[in-house]
Amino acid sequence: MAGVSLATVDRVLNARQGVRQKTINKVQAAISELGYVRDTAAANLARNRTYKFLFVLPDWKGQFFKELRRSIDEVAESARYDRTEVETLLVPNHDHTFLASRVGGLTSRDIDGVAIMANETPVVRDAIAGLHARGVPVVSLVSDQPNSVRDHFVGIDNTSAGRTAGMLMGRFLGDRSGKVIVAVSSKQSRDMLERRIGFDEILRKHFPKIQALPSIEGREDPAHTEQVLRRSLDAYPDVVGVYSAGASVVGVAAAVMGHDSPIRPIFIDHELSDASADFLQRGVLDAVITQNTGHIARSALRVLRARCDNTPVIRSQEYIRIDIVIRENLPKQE
Amino acid sequence: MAGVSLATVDRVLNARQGVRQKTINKVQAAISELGYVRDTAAANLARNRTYKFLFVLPDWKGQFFKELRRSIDEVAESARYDRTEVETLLVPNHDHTFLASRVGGLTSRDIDGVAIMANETPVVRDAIAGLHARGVPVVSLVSDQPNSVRDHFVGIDNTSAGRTAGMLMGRFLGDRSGKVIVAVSSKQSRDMLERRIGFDEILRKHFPKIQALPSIEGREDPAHTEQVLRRSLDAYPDVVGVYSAGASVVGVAAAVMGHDSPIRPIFIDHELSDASADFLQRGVLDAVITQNTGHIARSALRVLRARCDNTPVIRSQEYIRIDIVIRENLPKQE
DNA sequence: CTGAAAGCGCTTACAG
DNA sequence: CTGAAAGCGCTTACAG
Repeated sequence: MAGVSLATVDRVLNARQGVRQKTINKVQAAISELGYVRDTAAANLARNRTYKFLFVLPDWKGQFFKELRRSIDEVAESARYDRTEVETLLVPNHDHTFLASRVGGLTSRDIDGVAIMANETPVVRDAIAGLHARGVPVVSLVSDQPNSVRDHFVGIDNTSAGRTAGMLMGRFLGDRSGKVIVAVSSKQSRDMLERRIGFDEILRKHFPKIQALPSIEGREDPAHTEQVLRRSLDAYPDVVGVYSAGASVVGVAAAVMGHDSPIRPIFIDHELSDASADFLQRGVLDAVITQNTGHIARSALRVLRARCDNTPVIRSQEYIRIDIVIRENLPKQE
Repeated sequence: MAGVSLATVDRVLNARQGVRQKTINKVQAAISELGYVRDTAAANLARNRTYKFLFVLPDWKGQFFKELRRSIDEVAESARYDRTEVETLLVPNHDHTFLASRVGGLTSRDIDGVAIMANETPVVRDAIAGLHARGVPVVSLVSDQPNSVRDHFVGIDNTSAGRTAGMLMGRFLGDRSGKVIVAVSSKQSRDMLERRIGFDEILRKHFPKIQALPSIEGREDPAHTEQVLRRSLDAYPDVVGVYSAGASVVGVAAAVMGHDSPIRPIFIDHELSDASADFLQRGVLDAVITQNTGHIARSALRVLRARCDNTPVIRSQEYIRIDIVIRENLPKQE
């Protein structure tokens, strides 16, 4: 229709150099007249393009990580049918040197994109900067790296998540007043800090009769978590609520169930898992604030892919929602 | 590797007739040894296969439908790059004869799959049966057609959604007792009935001090909804809550805001929209139970596609969650 | 029961 | 600056 060869159409489509403006115009006129849309599958086939992405995750044993890794494995499996290979690298607990040595040196010849979940440290930031400098797209996963040059963050706004927890805590307590125990895995973690900030903000503003206690650390260890929680429950007789912003749900639940009090405290947790679903069912846990791991894994892949292909990202599709789960809206089938 | 031609490999891959068992074995041995996965994109290209799907929706003007239609349009747009064409047919308000005449006669030569959203009636059921008989996959959307031969339902369990609303209503009311107004668009609608059943069940079981009034009908008309709601609010001085299981949020909110009462009633609504998000922001509305229209549209397409290709559906990916939205976890960007 | 050849819509050297 | 031809991984008639 434009009176040119396929090769020239290809040049125009891909905005390659060396085509006369007049020819470009002819081709583009034909394109819009025909309503032509290029078949990306055929294009990828001809290019013989394959994608290779790396997911870097901490080597944690929590339930949420099991879920996240399962979702990533699922995504990796279905990606195989789409000319893309997904590898996962588990970083030994907080060993950022390991991360830097294994990831920091990758170039665009080794890998087409990296998704990183790690606490924000200078070492991680440098690794991301290195990847970026060598043209490798990087997305941060679950925990943001706001001060790095990552291309995109796949996860929730933890301050809002904390606010959500605070509002539910306040409303579920109704007229009751007293203290709320706040448990985190580590006080260093940015995610925990942000959740805590949001939580406190809502209590201060809307529920001044409720007092949140200083955070206690569970150190990602169920037994230790249970122990420090028991101690806290014993120390304050007027505890009316427990907010676990990331501590082991099994440990916290054990302490709550083992504690003898006239009215069970309202218990709110983060990250839905088999364990927390069970506690919701049994009425030990009142609400879970969570994020969908399947959505996170798929979104990370779509964003990395879009960066490689230089195609736009649909923002609304990649927005990760803050999910509220109570017993009544617990997902039925899994 | 198997010592056969491409054509024979193709026969084995697609389980076509006329290959000796011995040859099949050789090919399959090679496949598993090589870890071969077929490139579906190349296969579709060679087949020159395109897909044509039809979305049938009621011609309603509610905010939720605007959202749903926007999501379907988005999906249709991105489907164009994937050799699939998506058309939308709007059925004039409850005109099931129109639906039957336009959809009932389609065959697998006309269309590769149909997604239907409609109230459950014999006419609709017959149309679905006809499509099914002629080999056209059908999914029901948002409103289920449990007594039809639809292949799949894309949407939430409305009884659980009603239970979720009931639990939030009860908990948000704390110790307050009194009456709750329940507003629906129509008492005929199965979705509304199911929500009501779930809502009542939870109140009866956990909050006996709260009494839900008989449903009032808003007829999908904001002005009429506001009017009947005002009447109800005036009639019962001890109203402590309003549950809108599908009535116009604008109408209900207008009545609630216009009513003079010492304590504002707890107001819970279904289906997030720009309007309900605004009411949440302003503190008029306390919670919205909703379902993600983007997920619904994409899921419908994936399921129809899987039916055509005879590939399995990943259940967990297609599960539509019952979302709870309060002011604090309202999606930020759109 | 099996294979050779053409073709799906694109891209990539290469030639001019 | 432009085009002819080969090729990406598969499927589809057709021939034997």
